[in-house]
Amino acid sequence: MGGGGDQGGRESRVRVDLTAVVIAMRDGEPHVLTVANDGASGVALPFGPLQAGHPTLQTGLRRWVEDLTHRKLGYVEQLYTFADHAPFQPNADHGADHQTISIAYLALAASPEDSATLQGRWRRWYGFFPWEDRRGGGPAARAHLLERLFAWAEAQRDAGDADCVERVRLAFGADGAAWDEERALERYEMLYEADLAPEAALDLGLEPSAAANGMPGLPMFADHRRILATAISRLRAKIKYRPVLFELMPAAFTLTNLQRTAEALSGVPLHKQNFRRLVAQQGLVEDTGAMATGTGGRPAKLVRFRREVTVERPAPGVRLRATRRGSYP
Amino acid sequence: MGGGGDQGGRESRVRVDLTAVVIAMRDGEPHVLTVANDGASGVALPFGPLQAGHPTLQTGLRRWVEDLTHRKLGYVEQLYTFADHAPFQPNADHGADHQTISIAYLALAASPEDSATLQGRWRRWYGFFPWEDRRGGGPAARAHLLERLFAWAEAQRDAGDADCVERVRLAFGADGAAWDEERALERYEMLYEADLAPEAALDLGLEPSAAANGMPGLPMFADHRRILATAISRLRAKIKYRPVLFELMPAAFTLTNLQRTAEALSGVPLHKQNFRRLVAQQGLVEDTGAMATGTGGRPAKLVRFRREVTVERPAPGVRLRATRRGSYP
DNA sequence: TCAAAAGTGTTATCCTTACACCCATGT
DNA sequence: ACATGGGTGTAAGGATAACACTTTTGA
Repeated sequence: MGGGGDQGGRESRVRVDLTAVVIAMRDGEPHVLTVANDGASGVALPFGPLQAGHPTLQTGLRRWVEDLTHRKLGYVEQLYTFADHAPFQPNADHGADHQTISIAYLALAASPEDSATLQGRWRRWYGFFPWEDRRGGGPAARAHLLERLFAWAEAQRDAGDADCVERVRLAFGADGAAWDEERALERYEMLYEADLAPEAALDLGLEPSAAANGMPGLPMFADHRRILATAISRLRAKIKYRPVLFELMPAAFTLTNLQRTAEALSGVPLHKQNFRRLVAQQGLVEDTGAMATGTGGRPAKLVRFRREVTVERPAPGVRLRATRRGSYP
Repeated sequence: MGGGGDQGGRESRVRVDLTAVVIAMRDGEPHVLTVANDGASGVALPFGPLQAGHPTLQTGLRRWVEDLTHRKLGYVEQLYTFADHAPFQPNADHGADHQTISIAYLALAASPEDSATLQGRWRRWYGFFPWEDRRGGGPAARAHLLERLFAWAEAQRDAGDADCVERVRLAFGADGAAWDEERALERYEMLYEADLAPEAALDLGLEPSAAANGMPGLPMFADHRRILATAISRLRAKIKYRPVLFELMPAAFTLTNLQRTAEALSGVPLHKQNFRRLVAQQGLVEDTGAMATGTGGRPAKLVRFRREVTVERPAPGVRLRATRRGSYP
């Protein structure tokens, strides 16, 4: 065989891993499934060597994660295939002729109520990316982060990268620039570049405790935080044009529930009336007849997802748009 | 190590291939780089075993393809990672314990004027997907294709898949439904399911000559046509929100050139005035001062891409919208 | 002089955004 | 009564889609 030739180099052993980003809502917050890891950097995403015996990668991953979580997965999508995280990663398992490739998948699960039989642990995703949550307002810690980032960017500019300061400004919505919630991956990569992610410091050979000092967000094993950032970016983009949001909802929910979920995932506050109109207009939900019992005010209608829209409409999603002025009224 | 456990099965040898979809414009038509293949099904995309020795997959692929084409690549993006194409693929190289994984990349190259030193051959991409070109109008062959597709879909419906006919209608824009040029992959997969792609017939063990009889579009080696369909879908989506179109243009071009390129890639005719306004409004191009010499009518201004927009704007692209009424005036 | 392509001005329509307001329930 | 959250109507603004029209060259 051999149609195209080589990529210039000698052949080598390749290890192929599957890595899963499993997302579910708990208490109105997005959570990600993590597992304990023997290595130094505690928290990891579920991962393991690729196994044969499944017709496709996707079905293999689905079965594996369903075994892990003991619940049906609603939605599975391939995220990205990562090779070595960085050229200078001195990990023992990543020797010169033993490259590791990880094929990462995003999976959405319905809200887990009991985590009794679960292997692993659900963790709030904003624990890993506190700067990605722009609902609350509190720009206290954010100011500190931006200060350090701009210090790095100015050093880069002086070292020849003219646009670096501007790129930081745009990516982080600083100084009048608009915040784009979909650029979560870009932001993480900038922080990594600026040595503001402990993983980067670890890769450079520093001690974990020293490295994590003052760094924003919990670190993860290897490049798992980058994979999670990829998942967040993808999911935030996807809910706008595909009805994946409903894979994270219970069978019946109120419109406010739905809005809170969309807000929690995208990390920005949404405009109530417009959100409702868009959902109604697109025919994404239908009444169940039941009402939500006392949540503090007037009882809300319980609605359910209209499965038919998956066939009907070409690209139905929750087109969310952040309100310009601050957070909740 | 070992965080997540296995996916249930025994370990096996895995072969990892890189596959490249290299796109360039020639004579106003999008072309893809192909190589001759020793196997039965002639045409293939450039592919080869993954080699170690590059810091990232992306840089490795870039260097490899640049060697192959003898020109600089403008844009490289990972497309998807494919495992076995179908469960019933009886290919000799795909034994039970020798799975092949191919990581596919999309690359854009500037227009090649001389193909002298080239290893491989440029082929018009609509040769592989004639139904994806909706510029010309001529719905003659399309009607025949739709007829066969609907016959299959109705059989599926009778076999229990209730929505199948409706899915075909929506995917192919038949019977009043809107044509969505981005759904090229979905369309190819439907044709494959319906045994209207020769590859599907080959997988089932039929003879190539018999299989290709009356099938639309040139077949390709293994699942390469699926990979190309993935690339087309991705590229058609991308040009709307990222300025990748300009990677395929020469240094100076006219606005009509640009529009013809956008139309050729997306396969639909565009509205001239609105296209121009959008390009101008977003500041994507600037005058060079020179004029295009006689192309049959009034000479057009030559413009060039404003590289600055890559930094300036968060998501600049050519938002194209098909005109409702037919093709060119 | 005519065909062909470049380039401009203007209007109707839709979608988005935001405002203000009313409804129903628990305390 | 009033606080809290659910739910609706409507006007201002901007972006889009389409129209008709003028300009400049080559044959």
